[in-house]
Amino acid sequence: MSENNENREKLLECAKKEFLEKGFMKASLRKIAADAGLTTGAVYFFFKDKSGLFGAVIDEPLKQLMDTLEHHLNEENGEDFSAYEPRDGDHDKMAEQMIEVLYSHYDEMMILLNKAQGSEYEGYPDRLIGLLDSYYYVFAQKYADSVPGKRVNGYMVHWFSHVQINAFVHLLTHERDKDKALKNIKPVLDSIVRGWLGYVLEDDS
Amino acid sequence: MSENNENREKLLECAKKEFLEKGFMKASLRKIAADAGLTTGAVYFFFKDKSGLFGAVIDEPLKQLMDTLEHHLNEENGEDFSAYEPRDGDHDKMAEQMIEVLYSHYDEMMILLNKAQGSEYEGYPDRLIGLLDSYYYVFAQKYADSVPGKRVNGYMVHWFSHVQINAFVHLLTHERDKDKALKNIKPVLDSIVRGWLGYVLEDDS
Amino acid sequence: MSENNENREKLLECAKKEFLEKGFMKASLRKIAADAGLTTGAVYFFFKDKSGLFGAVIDEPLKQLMDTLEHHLNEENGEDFSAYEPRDGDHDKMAEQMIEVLYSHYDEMMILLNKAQGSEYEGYPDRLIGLLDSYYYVFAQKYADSVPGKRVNGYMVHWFSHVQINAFVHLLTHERDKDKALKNIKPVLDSIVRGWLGYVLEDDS
Amino acid sequence: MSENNENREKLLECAKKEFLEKGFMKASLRKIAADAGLTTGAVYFFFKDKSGLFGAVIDEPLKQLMDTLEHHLNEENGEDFSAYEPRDGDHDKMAEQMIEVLYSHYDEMMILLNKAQGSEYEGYPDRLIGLLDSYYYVFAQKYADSVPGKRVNGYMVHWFSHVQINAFVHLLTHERDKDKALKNIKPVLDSIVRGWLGYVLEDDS
DNA sequence: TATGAATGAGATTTCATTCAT
DNA sequence: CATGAATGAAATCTCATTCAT
Repeated sequence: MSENNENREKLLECAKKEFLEKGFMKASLRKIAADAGLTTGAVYFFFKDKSGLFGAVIDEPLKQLMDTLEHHLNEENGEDFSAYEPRDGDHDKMAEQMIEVLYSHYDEMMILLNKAQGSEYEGYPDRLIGLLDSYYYVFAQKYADSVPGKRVNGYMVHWFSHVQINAFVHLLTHERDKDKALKNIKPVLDSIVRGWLGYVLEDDS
Repeated sequence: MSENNENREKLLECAKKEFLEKGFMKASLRKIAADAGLTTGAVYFFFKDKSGLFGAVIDEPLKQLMDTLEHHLNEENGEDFSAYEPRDGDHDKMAEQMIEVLYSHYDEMMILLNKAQGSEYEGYPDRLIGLLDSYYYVFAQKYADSVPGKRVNGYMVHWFSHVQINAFVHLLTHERDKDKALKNIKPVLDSIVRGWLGYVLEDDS
Repeated sequence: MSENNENREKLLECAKKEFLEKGFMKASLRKIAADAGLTTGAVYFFFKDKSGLFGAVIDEPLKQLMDTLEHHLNEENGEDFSAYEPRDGDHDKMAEQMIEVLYSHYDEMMILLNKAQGSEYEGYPDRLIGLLDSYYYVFAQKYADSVPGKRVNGYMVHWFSHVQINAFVHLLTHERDKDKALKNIKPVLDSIVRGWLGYVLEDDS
Repeated sequence: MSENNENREKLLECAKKEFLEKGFMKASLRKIAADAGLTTGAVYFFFKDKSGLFGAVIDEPLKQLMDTLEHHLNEENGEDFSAYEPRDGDHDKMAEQMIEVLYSHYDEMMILLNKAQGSEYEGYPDRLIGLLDSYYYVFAQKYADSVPGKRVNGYMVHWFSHVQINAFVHLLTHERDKDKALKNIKPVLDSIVRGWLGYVLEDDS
């Protein structure tokens, strides 16, 4: 039971390639099975269906991604905002961790974030954005409380969550090299942080 | 004679709904034709094939979008950069025009930008980004020339192009109301402009 | 009524090209009409249907072919066989006439003889062969009567009819030039005549 | 396990009937599958596509035909021409072998030679003719060398190749009984051999 | 564990043909 | 005389899925 069957791995491997290449919808189970030297029936022994196979491919990496994200969010949440003074480089550690998890499962992350159309994971970045949203909204509220005459601009909170997630998706899509990725992401995150401070509040009219 | 349009329009209308709902790939010609009270054959009288139908749905709006974008880009390009002093609200007119064209063909734009997977228009936002890219890179070069010890950070140029296009796609996706859209987009663009100035250059090492 | 409409001719001309190129079955009425600058409906004004159009294309040439063939057959039939002494060149006049009619409507003849599959004229060469058959069988009978201990070999009569028709079909297919065709056909016919004399009878056992 | 063949055979059998009756082009996969008590999908399990099915029907017989033909040609090629003295009956063994292979797969041969229009085997007889052509041309050259003042008439070589192949196609088409076929083919081949000697050369002017 | 066979529903596309205007 | 519109039937093919063995 706990013995990961060799063929299961083979299937997973070939599925990864196929999903990456064609996307969930256009991926062919037949081809995946054939590439693995098996038949479609075998796929249905190991996985419930096409969706199940897709899920299995991205499962582990997905969990790691969520863990990293949530861990980061919880930590940030614990910060004493009144003491917060934004500086470039603030998010270095978070960036490193994200890139670590993203690039150590590059293919799977590409699949999850860019090739899931038609699957139940379609629009997964939006779910991540939603997650950030809820955290950042609370954060923004505290911020607003400390600045008289201002209130939270909900759309901007959402937008910054969007941009932040997108920063990583964009990076993943455009820079395959992990080290270069790390170098590229820094100014991006810095610019987001600065923008956040300046534009997440609006006049309380 | 001139009323032959009736069924063609019906087809176009039903296609719009179907593409919007299911995306290009999963959209069914059968269903489109049936919804219009016609047979699939009729589709092939009016349009070359599925792609042709898709193209016909988005053709006009697409042209308007490109015109607006290019017009805006050319104008910006003519600016004397040395005299440029960024201020919030700088892009108000451009924003208004973009939102005008985007929201006066809301469904079509959603289809073009979010539902084209599998069609020849797949990844259209990326093409727009590429367009901005080339303009902004030149712009950034001029900027770099005026600031000693700095050079253009290519990745950031691309990133800001990406964010700018995304600002509108995001807006379209999350805010159906045109007036609210206009209100929402402004701080977004402002934040982008500020970010641009601050982060598009890097140390010339 | 007797005014051959211009468009009818255009249709006929384009149909000829299309049939020649694709054969009856794969020929597209739409393309024919479009090539003629008309619509499919027009085809149905001038002709009953696809078959009717095909028939109209080959009608005249077909009649000429049949006339020539029958005329030749009747003449040959009238010969006093007892006085017959085969010599090379015997069929020169007939060959000339056949090639005349075949090559003065080259395209139509190609269509009739090689591109009619799927139409009511499919296997037209076989009908011509049948025609020759019936004439030659009578001829062979008379011949057999003049040679004691011999009788007609029906299969060989049929075979020689087949070869004779085939000689022209083959020629048409392999030699576009009329003069060269005439030169080529002569030894072919000579060899057939010789073969006829020698092999059309079998021992009367 | 080895009995999977059952339905495959049924499919092949029904395909044979359909191809024979309608020809490749007009044959319906739907009908073939239905006749076999299966769905069209089943066809695509066993065969790549319509062409693949057609190929499978004629594959074996085709190979046998080619083997026989090539074997015969190679043997003939080895003959010492200077010692050659044509006699009726010379080709008896070859005729027997050809008829054997032709009639032991009668339907398949009919399909290959008469019903392949639209498939990749369209015009197969012409390919056989081409094969003979190349052999006989060499043969004719040697012959010409031994007769002063004569040269090869290329058209006649081609014509006799054509007639020879046609002799068998014609036979197949007109005589279903194998024994009668054998009887019929002999004088045909004899007449061809005689014709060959007499007409394959022309005056060297 | 995995195969091989088969289903069934669906997809897009093509075409001759019809007919009101 | 000809069009433009539309039909309807058929065509080939693809695929995820199932299931007995």
